[in-house]
Amino acid sequence: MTTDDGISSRRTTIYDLARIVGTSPTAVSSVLNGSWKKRRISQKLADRVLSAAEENGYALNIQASVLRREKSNIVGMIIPKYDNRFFGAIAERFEEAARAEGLFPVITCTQRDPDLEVEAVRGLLSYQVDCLVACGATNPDHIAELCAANGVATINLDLPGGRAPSIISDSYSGALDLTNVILDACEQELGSRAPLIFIGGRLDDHNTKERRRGFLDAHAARGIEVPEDNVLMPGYAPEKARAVLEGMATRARGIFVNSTITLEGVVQWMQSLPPAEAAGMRYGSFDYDPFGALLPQNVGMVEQDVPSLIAALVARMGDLPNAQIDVTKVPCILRLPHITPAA
Amino acid sequence: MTTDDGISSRRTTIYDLARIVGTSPTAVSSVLNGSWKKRRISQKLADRVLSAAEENGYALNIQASVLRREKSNIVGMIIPKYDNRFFGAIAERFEEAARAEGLFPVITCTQRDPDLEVEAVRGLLSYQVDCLVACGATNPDHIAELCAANGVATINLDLPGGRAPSIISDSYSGALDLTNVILDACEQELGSRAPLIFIGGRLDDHNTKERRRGFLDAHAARGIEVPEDNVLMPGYAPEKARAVLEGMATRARGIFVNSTITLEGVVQWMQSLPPAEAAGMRYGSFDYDPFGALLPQNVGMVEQDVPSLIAALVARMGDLPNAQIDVTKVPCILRLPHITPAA
DNA sequence: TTCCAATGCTCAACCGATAGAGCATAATTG
DNA sequence: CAATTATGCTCTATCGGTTGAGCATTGGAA
Repeated sequence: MTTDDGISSRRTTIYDLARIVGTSPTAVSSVLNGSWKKRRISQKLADRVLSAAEENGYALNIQASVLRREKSNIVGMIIPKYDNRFFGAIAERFEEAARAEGLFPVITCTQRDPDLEVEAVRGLLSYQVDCLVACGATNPDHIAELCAANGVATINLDLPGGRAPSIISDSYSGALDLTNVILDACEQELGSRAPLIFIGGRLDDHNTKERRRGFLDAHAARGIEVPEDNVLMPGYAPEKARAVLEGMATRARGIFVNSTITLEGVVQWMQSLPPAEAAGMRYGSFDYDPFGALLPQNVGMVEQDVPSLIAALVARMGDLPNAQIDVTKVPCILRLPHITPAA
Repeated sequence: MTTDDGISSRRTTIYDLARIVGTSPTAVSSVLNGSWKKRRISQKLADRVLSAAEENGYALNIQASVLRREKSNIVGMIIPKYDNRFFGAIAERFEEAARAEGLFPVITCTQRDPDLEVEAVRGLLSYQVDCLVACGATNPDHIAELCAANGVATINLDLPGGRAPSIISDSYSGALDLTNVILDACEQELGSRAPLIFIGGRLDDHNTKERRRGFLDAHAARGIEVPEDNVLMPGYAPEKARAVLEGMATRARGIFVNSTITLEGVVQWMQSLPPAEAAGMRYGSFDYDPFGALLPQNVGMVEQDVPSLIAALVARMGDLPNAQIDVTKVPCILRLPHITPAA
């Protein structure tokens, strides 16, 4: 809608269209939102309204619409980062799946900052979200309480909580498999049965705890004892990983890397070693990265199955809010290196 | 707000708080939105309202708030992907910057699909966004028109348009620098003055066009002629890049890779070569990837300066909608490989 | 012819927050 | 002590769309 002098005026509303077509706002509204048959509006009037809407570039005012309705059809998600293959994929797939369900997704990135998380949740509640997905949240239960206070159901993704259904990767099984792959490679290619090194993450992180458990159980099943200081959890930062590895007196032949972020530090460290020494090492990582997969010492990567996680999430969103509080574990995908033709 | 039987009822509103505190909805509203001093509400009442809000987990209803106000303070962004270092970083920084300005960011991912882009723009217009950022849009001008029809200002990011101010990386200069780095490395380390291969992207893509121009100009400045079939633009997909390289009869010593996605294909191809042959190659890539940076043939990567792009964007958002339609070019960052101690 | 149902539309209230106007009461000034 | 100003709050209309109720008009059945 543009005034004569070319300066754009207010947006077109159903009242404008009603005046143009010569009918009531109610009729216009019902035509535009699809309830016109139920309301016994004639096809003729509907056509006139639709073409007037088209001509005037009408766009619904969601604020007004949602304000009046009881359901908003808006689903919220908080996510720690976008700048990361895993979470980036989660965000993309979630948007896609939500749209396919006729819902409107709104995602907010929280930088793993607990205060920002709470602020973001409040923000999403302001949008009258019908349901909120707490992905990788530092304190899922606090978020669940906040939402419950507003009558909004939540689902936890990636990290579990005790006050809402959770959908997470099966870190334990993934770690067990990955550890076995690395142990096999060390034994077959290097002739070593030494315990592996586990590096990355924090013990207060549920997923790290589970992966550590899988790591230790795989060793135990082979009767290999893991010295306590083979498990290094200095956080995820590459520099920390590198520093820890450089400070180690005994060097293992095989390394279990707990994330691709940590892997950067591991690879930097390996590249600083004499090539002969580096050649005698193997690693696997919990998280997939296409370049990390191409490095010669890589023997396998565990990739979280994002499409399945989202599928499970959407299935769960269907029967909220009277859902059970339980944990759904989605298997990971083990990606072995491409066999490249030897020179 | 919870009823006696534990089933959550409607969300808490200012009317609930007004009843609880024993005051008017107006007073509650003004306390919560910060206009209470202007409205001469006492500190005492303000405190009581705030603690009641806290206790009852009050969350503003943005729909109602925005409906009434003239400005929404919501800023929208459409972005092709999250699952990508560059766009992921853009999304993260944009959210951060918007929040710092007291604005509420809403980002939607469009998968580079023109129809989804339009749908997403309509969705954001429904939210009454004050301004919309079209990042990497396939058709920025169409989006600008759609928004203009609703009186919403737009800014283009990453890819320029003709109907709104644009903020983009200086692809030409970045490509010029990168080409020089690769040419230098080939000359100094391999003794080769052969023209490089340019791989990745599409010629209808503005950035690819600019990078190709920088690539060619750097050669021209050294008097090196580039055969036409040294410039390969089969899109970005790794498989395509690999296939094109495998099909090449003449092999160059140096490669200009037009994105990290393409780089995957290039690296796969290099790893399929006999090691001696691979050792005689050098590449640089337009886009940064930490693992790509660690590969031995890498001589440099150009990283787009996301913080500066966002800073320019925010600065521009300040004086909308009466802004000039022009193009701001932000310099890229050239990242040379870490010098690792030789064995 | 009379009654009833179907058809096609309009009216008015409402969702929750906000802004302008207004109205007491208290404090200050002449 | 009256007049003015400051203080502290409330009332009411409003944003745009939705919903239940309601009201003519027409067509067909009894």
